[in-house]
Amino acid sequence: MSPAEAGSTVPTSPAPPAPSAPLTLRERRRAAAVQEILSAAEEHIGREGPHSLSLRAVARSLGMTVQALYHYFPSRDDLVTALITKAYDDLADAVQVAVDAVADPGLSRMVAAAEGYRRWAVANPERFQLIYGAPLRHYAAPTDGPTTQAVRRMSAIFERELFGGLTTQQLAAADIPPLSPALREELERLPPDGLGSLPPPAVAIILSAWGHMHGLVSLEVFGHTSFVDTHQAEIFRIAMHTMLADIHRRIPPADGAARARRPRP
Amino acid sequence: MSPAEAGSTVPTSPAPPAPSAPLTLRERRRAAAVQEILSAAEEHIGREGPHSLSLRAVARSLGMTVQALYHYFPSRDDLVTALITKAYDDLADAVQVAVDAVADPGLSRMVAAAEGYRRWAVANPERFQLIYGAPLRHYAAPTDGPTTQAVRRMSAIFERELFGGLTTQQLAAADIPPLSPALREELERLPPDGLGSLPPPAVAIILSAWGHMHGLVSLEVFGHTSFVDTHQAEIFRIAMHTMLADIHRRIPPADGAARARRPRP
DNA sequence: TGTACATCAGTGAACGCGCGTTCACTGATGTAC
DNA sequence: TGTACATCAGTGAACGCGCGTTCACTGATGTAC
Repeated sequence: MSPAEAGSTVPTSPAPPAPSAPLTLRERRRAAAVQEILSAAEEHIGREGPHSLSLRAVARSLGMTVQALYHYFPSRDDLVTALITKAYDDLADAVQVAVDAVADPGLSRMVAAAEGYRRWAVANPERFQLIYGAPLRHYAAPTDGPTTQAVRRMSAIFERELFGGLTTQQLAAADIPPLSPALREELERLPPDGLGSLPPPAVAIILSAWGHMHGLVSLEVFGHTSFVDTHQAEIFRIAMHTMLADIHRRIPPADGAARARRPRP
Repeated sequence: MSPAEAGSTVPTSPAPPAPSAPLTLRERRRAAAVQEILSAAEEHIGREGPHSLSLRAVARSLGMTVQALYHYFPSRDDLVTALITKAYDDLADAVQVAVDAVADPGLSRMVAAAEGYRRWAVANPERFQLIYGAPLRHYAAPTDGPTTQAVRRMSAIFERELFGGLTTQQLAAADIPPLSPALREELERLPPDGLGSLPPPAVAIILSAWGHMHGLVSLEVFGHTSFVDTHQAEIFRIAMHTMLADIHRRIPPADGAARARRPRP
């Protein structure tokens, strides 16, 4: 778990008077209670799957009555939103940690990021389902919620590790089928903190890579590749290495003589 | 819908006396009722999502009482199983139809298959979620169910379109990172009607390709790529074309002078 | 062709369950003076 | 330091709802003789 996690996802109803002031005893207890509720909910999801989540079950496992939960979350939907937000955050944390853990410069940080993604998903299959599976019954996700932020955080990591060291010119000249003018235009209109700072071909490539990584993990987590059993990590690693090499082969060397940072085995 | 569909997924409790004998009036009515129930259930899933499926809701939309459904399905689980089986079948049908529709030999049948997969998923997002999303609450999937069959049918299509015309030697020599002995052994032990007839590197490649295709479709169906909005079909097509070319580039030409069937633009 | 009987589709009534949410309350914790 | 008051965490009781499943039944359809 991330050190920054406590409090970051806490939906305290009225914001504390001074944001940076030290928390009072009551506030600390409240925050602890919120964490306890989230943990119990995650545990329940881990046992019964995301679609069995209910306030009553969470309350039961905490040894309290349901009504008490309403002091912390105005409704079930708000609890679900907090859980989804936290799952996105934890996943992004896991990816970041995996990237940071690469000491050997001969190893690919991009593959490490993908493996971090997979490892979190496999370790937390039900929470992965919570964010990437079918939406929960009756749950209406808040539009433009805080989840967007975690998603962007993660896509920024992948953008950096996949394209770091390459110039815009190189990326724009990537050897992929031509994009239609309408698509180019749409991709250029993306927000800069999304993928908008990349030239359109690079956006297409990163979406494709994201799909590739995500698809392999999804199939595994949802049990569709159980026939390869214990070797899914190896298949995943090979696929990601191959993907990375194929992507970099399609990106031309930088102008001039010197090549930019190239894919590593 | 496939012509072979009527009856193929019908879970009539006692099998009709002679399998190929013409159906009696009663049997035809029964089969029609089963189809009506499945349709109503699919419609309900389409409106409310797979996780809201309930016998009572289906009965309500048919204008009958719940209890009547128990004449056709012994329990909710059996209805769900029939729906999942039918979804797999319909998806496999859609892929097959898409492949068969390719008249121009200059077009890639593999890309057409992938586009058929995507198109069905986008047209039936909730049914796609039913088979590839989180399992339904309290639903215990039958082990070794008839779904396995449809999955194999589909993987056979992809196997044919991806590797058709290539020799075992070529596939075995595919240029991908070396597989561990344990993995090779496991892949060689797969059943022949699964992917067992392929050399291990080819199995790794097809799993990777499946993940790639499936991941892009999943992300779209579950709403995670809504920011590229209306152009997902184009991004998908480009990704699949690129994937196909990259795969074929890694497979060496056949022994002797003549090259086997090569990727088509 | 007629009749007795079996099969089947469907209903009415009821079961026990878990759910989210609301209301009025109690007692403990913290704050202002 | 003491006291009056506000805030807060939690409970008891209850609401209306939808769910899967069972039971005993009725009337229609089909079959055997």
